[in-house]
Amino acid sequence: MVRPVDPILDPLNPAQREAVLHGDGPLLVLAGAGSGKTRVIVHRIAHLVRDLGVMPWHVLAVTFTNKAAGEMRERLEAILGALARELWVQTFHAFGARFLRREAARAGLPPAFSIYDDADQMALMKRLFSEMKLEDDVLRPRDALSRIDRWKNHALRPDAVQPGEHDVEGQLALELWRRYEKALRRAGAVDFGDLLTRPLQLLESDEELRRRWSSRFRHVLVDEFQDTNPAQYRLVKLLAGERRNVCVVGDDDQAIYRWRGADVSNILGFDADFPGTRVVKLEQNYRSTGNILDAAHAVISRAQRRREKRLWTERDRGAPLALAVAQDEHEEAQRIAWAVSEERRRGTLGDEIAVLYRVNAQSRPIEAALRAARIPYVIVRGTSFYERAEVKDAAAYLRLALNPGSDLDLSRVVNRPPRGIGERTVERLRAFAAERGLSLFEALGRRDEVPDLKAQARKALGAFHAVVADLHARVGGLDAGAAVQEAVTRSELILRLRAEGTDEAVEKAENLLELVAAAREFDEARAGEPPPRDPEEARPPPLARFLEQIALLGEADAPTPEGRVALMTLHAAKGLEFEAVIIAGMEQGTLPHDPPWAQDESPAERAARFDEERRLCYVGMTRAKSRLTLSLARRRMGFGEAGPQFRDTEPSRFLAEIPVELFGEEVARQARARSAPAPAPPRIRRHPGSLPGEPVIELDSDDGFGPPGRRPGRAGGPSVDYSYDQRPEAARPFAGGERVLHASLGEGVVRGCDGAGPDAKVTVAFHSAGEKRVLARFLRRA
DNA sequence: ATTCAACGCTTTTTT
DNA sequence: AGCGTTGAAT
Repeated sequence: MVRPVDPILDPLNPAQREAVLHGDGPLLVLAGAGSGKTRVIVHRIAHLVRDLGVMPWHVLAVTFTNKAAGEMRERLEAILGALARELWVQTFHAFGARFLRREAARAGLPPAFSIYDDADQMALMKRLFSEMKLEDDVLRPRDALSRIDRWKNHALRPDAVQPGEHDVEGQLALELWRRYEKALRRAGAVDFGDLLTRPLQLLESDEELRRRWSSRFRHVLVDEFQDTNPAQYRLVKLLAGERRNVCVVGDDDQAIYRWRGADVSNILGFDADFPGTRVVKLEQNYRSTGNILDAAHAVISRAQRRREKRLWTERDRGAPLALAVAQDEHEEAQRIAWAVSEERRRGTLGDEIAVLYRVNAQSRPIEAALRAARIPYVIVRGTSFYERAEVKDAAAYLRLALNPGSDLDLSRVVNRPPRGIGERTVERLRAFAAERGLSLFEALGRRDEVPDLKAQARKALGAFHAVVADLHARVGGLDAGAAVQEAVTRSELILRLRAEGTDEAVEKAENLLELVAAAREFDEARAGEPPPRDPEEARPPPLARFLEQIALLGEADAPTPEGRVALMTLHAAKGLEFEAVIIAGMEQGTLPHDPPWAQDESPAERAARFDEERRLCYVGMTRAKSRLTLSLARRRMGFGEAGPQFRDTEPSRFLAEIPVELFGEEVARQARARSAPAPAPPRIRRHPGSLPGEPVIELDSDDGFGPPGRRPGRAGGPSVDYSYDQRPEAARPFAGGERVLHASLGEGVVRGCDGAGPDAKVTVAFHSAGEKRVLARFLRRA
């Protein structure tokens, strides 16, 4: 009998199928790493639309990242075709922006409101500091912003915040928040947090609105649910409404954004908050070998608060994990470079290899070593095209054109390009504006009334005013491409950069042209869209939507250039997978990260943070499909009281938790030979915060960040001897004629060798550097 | 007004 | 070690 192939249901395993076929009512999918999480969401949506007749515009799927949203949309389009375009698939923030554009009037916002990114926020906060003549003795602008951010994550408003009587910092932050909000309102702008909190507040306070929006979505699906903050959670709850058709997918073991306001309780307590929730666990892993999964499980299973689950795979055990121990970060970098070239030698493509680290600063020596070994790499980083100064200048002109009241944008570009308007002049203008309660733009219009201005300054201000007023008058009706073109021309940004003539300036000018091209592309994409069916919807100018896209969309979509090894932080690696993964800095203090400024946290706070470091390690390990290398340096440059200094390191606790056998026979044999006392089995104890029925493993009672064994009576210790040198080179001496690789000197041929082991002196004829004597430990067979 | 140099200061993760 | 900010010089 031939059964027809169903592309939606056939490729699913039983658990996935259960999640996809689940009908109405709340659904919690606990999706372990590599278990087909996205597949479940995509196929569930496809099933709803194709088989259950749900209209695509009645489905809302929110993700955390643009990349995830894009991938989801793509896969849906492959299954559903044109129907997929009617679905609401986007990030939380993009949804918030879309909501606010539609409800701009109710939100008290101009239809073309701007979105301030964190650089804008910082600039605004610094402005407020200087206006209030604040030193940063009580609070730095950064601290104020992080408090405001925290408040917004919890969907609070200034009136709801009550700092203690003696909480000077809190009081000041609150006062700054009030002024900050006022400044935003005046500029016709919202910040990142507002994109969540303002829709939420509107929905909570306006019943009609709530009814309209919650009835609009028959099904709400949330990806990476463990990363939601309280505001997002409430928003989801409201949008799901009484229908409660909410499907959340996530993995509490991969919750790594607590510091950004994400609350694991959202996923841990979801079924308690939504009675009748069906819980589906996806535990079959399609990514990694057995060894990698076992190692990862050894690390994650010791987390304090988690929902029990264990990944399994049909793949075989695979290669043992590799361990690389270096003297310092430079040697570590060299070894990583070797490991990478070894990988490439066995045929692994560059872009199937990733080097992961906890903090960006770790990338520096690794980059140097890769460069020396001529291994092409990319740093997958946050700094995007849109963060470049010249692009931000152009964006500021554009936002100013839409909202001339944005003092922040005006201050940014008033003298860019230089047109003879100095700090003093701006200060006078500002004072005048403050006195009359005007925006800077309005003050500009009445520049003749501003006292103490030199004629030259007045003239320059007049010219600038004309530029902005002109852009303001014309830009609203233009397409985004034409508007951007107009702005970079009229402001003379491009002209002046070209006139400068330096390579740097020319590149900047080219970037601006690229911005124009991006805007044109945006217009073209928009031309293909159907007009909104909502006649009452406010129609913001295309430019506003283009700027919104700039603000919301980093360069996250930029695919890793082909063939290049990816270097990135552990955070950035979430959601990705690679054939081979190397995690650098497996040391106490680095992973788990324990920065000096976190020393005076409460024990509870430290415990929560340690757990998150553990999950971060787990996320990193589970990125690997076939080979996982863990690397550490026994000495590392750190920052002390008096600048940089060397510090001895302890191997990471997480490393010690991985069973030695997983590192292969050789390491296990050595460990046994050393006859280290067997580690004490972890004590099983119920943690006060754990949910009923969940066994919780408690480690020894120190907080996990310090060196192991510092408490009396702690048995065991690291079960792997970290002095063990895994490189086979250590054993076999180099012979004449062998081709070798040196991290900084490149390739060469061995001429002679004195002694054996890592300290042997080897004479090498390098292709580029000539004949040199180097220590064997710095060489690798090519 | 603009530019350049020295100083001091901070170091995490980012939709 | 690098960065941004501040201060002085042109």
